[in-house]
Amino acid sequence: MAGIRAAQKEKTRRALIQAAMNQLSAEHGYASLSLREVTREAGIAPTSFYRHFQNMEELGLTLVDEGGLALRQLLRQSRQQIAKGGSIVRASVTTFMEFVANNTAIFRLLLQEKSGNSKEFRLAVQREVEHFTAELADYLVAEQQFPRELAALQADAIVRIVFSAGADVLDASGAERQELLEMTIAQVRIVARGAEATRTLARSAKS
Amino acid sequence: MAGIRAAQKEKTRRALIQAAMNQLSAEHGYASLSLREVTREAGIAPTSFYRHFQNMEELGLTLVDEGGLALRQLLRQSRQQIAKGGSIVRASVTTFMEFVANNTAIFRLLLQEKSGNSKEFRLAVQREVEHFTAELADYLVAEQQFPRELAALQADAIVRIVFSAGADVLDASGAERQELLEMTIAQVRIVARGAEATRTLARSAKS
DNA sequence: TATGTCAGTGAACGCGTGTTCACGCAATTC
DNA sequence: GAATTGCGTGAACACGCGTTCACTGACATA
Repeated sequence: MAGIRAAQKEKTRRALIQAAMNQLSAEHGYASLSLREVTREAGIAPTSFYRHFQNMEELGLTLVDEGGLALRQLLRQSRQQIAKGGSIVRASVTTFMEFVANNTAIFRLLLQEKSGNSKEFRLAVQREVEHFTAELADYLVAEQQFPRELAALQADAIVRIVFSAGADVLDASGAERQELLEMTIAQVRIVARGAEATRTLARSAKS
Repeated sequence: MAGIRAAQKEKTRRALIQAAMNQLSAEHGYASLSLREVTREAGIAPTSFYRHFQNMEELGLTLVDEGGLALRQLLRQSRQQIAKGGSIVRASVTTFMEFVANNTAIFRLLLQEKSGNSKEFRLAVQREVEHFTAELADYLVAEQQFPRELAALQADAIVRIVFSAGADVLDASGAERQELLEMTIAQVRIVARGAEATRTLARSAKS
């Protein structure tokens, strides 16, 4: 009843997930990841894989879930730090870019599967991104009193810009990353100003 | 000397390219495209492939080039729309979205290889996108008298938003596409307003 | 007309793959 | 202590793959 068996199973499961992560790189994506490779890296027999996942697809979806979770936790954390003052935009974008730089494999996975060849994967990633966008929109409504619709539009635009820039970060050198960061911050501010102008515009049209 | 031989070769080459295009779909991307599949679809022996391309990679880069070509045609088409007058933003974004809807395979290829596992591919796609951005920035400088730097920032943001929305179009139904189109138009206008506000801001800061 | 070139071919190769199966053996249950 | 459960295993399978090779036959050249 000690559950030593269940613990062993979980350990092996983690080993499989970690092995898959380790194999992901710029040259070798999830698509070209084989069951045998993963089990080899994890140090177990190929057949044992099926004790933990039905498919490579199931493993992949687990990876996507883990990636999305990590990203969201990080950003929530960064938003809390903002409450203390300082530039919201700068802090958030910087945090995001750091995440990308430090979790290359995960972000690359999300990015690739966003436009990958499995519908289920695409939906899973899209869900994560939408989750992301919704949190930002909520923030804009609550803290900056934007009307719901405009907040959604603005949040969607910002997320699109930031994720796209994040993708470019993957291939960029240190200096290029810095430049990309500054550009992205400037662009998010442009969007914010545009949303502000749009709000003012809508107000004066109403009266 | 009639070159009937060269003509035949070119014809087969085109058949290979076309065969590869045909095999590309939402479920079956370039990465999971095999030499044998392509030659089967093209109706030639697997070994004949090597008379035309050294690698699958070489074929792939050819496909990307074709995609880039199509994209540039799109730009020209877009410019013609603008010349007719009317809303520049609406016309341009609509044209782009129509392109995506009508050239699903090509756009999906560009999208996937933008974050794919071959550096050469990524660079090739990036070059095409940069061309796109530069073209838009030039327009903003010439027609709307934006300073170079702000125009570049704005163009980059717009391209990121539009390409990202284009990616979502691939999986969207007709109604969703319409909604996505309107959202994107609104977002591009927000960016334009934000850039305008930024320009004004910079001016008043100078004086 | 004789000679050379070269796109297309079919057989054959070795390789890595996903998946099946029956089995061993330790943890668990009764 | 006996019976059961279930994770991990190694052998075996059929399959599709990229690539090689020597060869054919229509076109090109001179």
